[in-house]
Amino acid sequence: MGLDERLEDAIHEHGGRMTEQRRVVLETLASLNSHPTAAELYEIVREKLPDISQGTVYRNLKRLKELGYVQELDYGPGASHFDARVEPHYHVRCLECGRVADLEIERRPAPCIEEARRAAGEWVISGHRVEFVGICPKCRGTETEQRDREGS
Amino acid sequence: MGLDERLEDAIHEHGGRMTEQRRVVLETLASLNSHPTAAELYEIVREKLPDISQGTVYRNLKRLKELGYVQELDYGPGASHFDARVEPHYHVRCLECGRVADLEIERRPAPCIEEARRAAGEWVISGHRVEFVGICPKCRGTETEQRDREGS
DNA sequence: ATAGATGCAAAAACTTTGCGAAGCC
DNA sequence: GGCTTCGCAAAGTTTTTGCATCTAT
Repeated sequence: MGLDERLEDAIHEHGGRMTEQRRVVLETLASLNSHPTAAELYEIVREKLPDISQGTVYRNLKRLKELGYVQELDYGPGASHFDARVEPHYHVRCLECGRVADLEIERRPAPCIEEARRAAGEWVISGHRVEFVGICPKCRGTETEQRDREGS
Repeated sequence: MGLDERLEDAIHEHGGRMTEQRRVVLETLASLNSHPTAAELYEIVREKLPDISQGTVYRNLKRLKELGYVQELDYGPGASHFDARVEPHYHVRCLECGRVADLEIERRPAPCIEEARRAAGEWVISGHRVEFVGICPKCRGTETEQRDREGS
């Protein structure tokens, strides 16, 4: 009933194999409440698997995403962030440092999706995404310090 | 009263200068209803200014964005897309090829932004973004052809 | 046994930047 | 004339990939 068994089945169904690396990548991502970039996740995973390569982390994130076990949050400049919570939920992104966090509020149904479908013509609209943006506590602190230093 | 004059004023106010390259980058972007990546825009701009460099296109897009004349749409994997329509409006993004298009529907007020602020704790929430996702007509065609070829 | 995954490293894709020359104000 | 921007090219980031080896099934 654990995540591993469901994942293992899903992997096998698509002709894939369950490797230590794949399991640890997903387990590690799932254990975080932050939403790291691939490079950040690589560093964390290396604590458990020192010899894993960046390529493997990228390949597994891609595979897990295709299987629906991970979502990619590629809003904002710089690297994509990854999230093992795949049921729709809202995020906040820091405009300053790019950090992404969950927002614990109930998700609303898609606004005006029927109107969007009508306006989209021949496009097939499958969903929508909402992202809040702002400044995270850490960067707000830094900004304040900067203002203080500059004396304005 | 044209875009150029307002832009020129805005540029000057910030100690900048109005160059041919800067004007053409913005004019070209504004003349498209597509939302090209920097590289795509570079190719189009080169028809008018064959000697312009990629660096100049990137630098100007960055500057014009800071001045609020361009918005950056960096949803999705791969390169950022740019849009000279800066008043808020909805986009659709193709999950297949990454193409971005406008959606001509009226924008709703921010959903539950007060709730988001409460849930965000110490974050300062300044806004939100909504993006519809789906499959564009071109990729839908390709998918159909593929399905036909595979006979499934 | 064998197809799929890995580690390594090189390449590709995307963006920024240093520098000397050129151009806007 | 002075300070910004330019073109060029190199470097920085982020992601993908080729290949020989290894491993889960």
